[in-house]
Amino acid sequence: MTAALLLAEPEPAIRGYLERQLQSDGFHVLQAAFGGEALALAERTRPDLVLCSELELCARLREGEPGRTWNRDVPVIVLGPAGADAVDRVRAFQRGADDYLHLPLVYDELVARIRAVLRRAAPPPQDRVEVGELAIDLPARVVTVRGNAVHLAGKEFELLAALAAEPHRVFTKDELLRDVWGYKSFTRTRTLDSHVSRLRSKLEREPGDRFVVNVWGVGYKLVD
Amino acid sequence: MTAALLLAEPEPAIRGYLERQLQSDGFHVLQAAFGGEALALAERTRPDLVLCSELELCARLREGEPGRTWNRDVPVIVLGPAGADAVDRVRAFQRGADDYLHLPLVYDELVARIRAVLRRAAPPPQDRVEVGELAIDLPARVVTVRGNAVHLAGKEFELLAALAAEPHRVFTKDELLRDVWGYKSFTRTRTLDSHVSRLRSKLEREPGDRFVVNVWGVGYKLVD
DNA sequence: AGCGATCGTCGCAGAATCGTCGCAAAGGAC
DNA sequence: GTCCTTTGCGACGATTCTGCGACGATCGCT
Repeated sequence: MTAALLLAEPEPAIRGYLERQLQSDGFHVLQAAFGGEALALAERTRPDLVLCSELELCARLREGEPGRTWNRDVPVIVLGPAGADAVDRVRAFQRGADDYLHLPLVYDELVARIRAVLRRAAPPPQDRVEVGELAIDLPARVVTVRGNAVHLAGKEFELLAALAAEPHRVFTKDELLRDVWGYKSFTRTRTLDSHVSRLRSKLEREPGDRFVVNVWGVGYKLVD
Repeated sequence: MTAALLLAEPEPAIRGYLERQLQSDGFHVLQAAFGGEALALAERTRPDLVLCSELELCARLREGEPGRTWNRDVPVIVLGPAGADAVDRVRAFQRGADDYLHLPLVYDELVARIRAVLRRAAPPPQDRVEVGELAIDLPARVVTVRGNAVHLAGKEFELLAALAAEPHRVFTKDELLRDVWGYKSFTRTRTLDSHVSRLRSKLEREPGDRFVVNVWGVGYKLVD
């Protein structure tokens, strides 16, 4: 499960450098040049962590708007300007930053901080997930509905597992395409829909069953 | 297999901090403010490990009372006060502590020690594994199906033993090639498949038997 | 109601993977 | 050296998966 980072940094040189480095360390990296773009991207793609140099953005992520609980809790690491002092640091934490670094960056330290923040934010890994009548055994890759084992193909299982990571939460299509398929660009594709259809036809044998629910214009969620 | 820790620490600030941190690292954490409470909780919940700052508690856990053999062997890590010296350390081990740290804590070190103690206390590796009709005697390298001994070649046995380390869990092909063959690169090879085929033909004499199951695009697992 | 965007489902063809067979090289026992 | 077992791997056919286009249904908005 490679983590997805949103890199909101106005300076192209720094942004480009960090993107290359972080990608080679196995992260998914999305770039945004300014705060507004970053907010929109965060909403669509739901990164696991945001790296930003504007305190403003950090605060706006924390605020949350009516009807949008998303992103409220996304971990944020703030990259302060060179020569930043203790006051900036405190200010960043007051705005809800999870960690603070200032330029010049020691890259290895940045990665260490990213990993630490991700670890802190990650839910403890589960071997088994149950959602209503549905039970998923991750290590064995076995899915049962009302006790009956259901055979799922690879991608179907991964899709279900991704949704089951947080039942009831809506996952955007972009997010699922990233987590399950590793897609980086959001080309319009019907692949996800096809797989949802197949997944449903295998899980929802009885009429009235509906485990995988579509949220119009957004994505899918797992319910009971 | 998340370990359950009992955290017996009178100081609320330290207790709260440790609880949050340890929980985010995937441990089950139970709190107790003082020794008596801790003893009662330990008796009820049988944690996998006790963290405490009172030597007294450590000793009482070790004593055991008539009719209560529990907790006698539970691993204990003692957190000594700031400025503790070698004498405190020795005293702690005399009272039966498995490890000793003193404040100020380096959190990562604490986690490392917890993991080390848990590992040390873990049940010794199994000599014998049974999965359904299949029995594997590791030291003797003997495999029986429904009581009939089956002769397996070296690699076949090692492959079976690797799968039997965690029955039902799916092992990826890369994982098996690494564990059994020591391969480091993921070159595409049919070696593993060949051996699975041979292993099956020896284990699964009766039609309908299926001990080694393929998971498409992932790897193999052992089932009953 | 009308319109554009999105979604559910079907079917297919190419790609990827798997089970098995057979061979040749390597290794051991005698 | 000879015989036998083990082992890695290529080849073949069979199976399974998967991405995507097509078509109609549905949704949200005006």
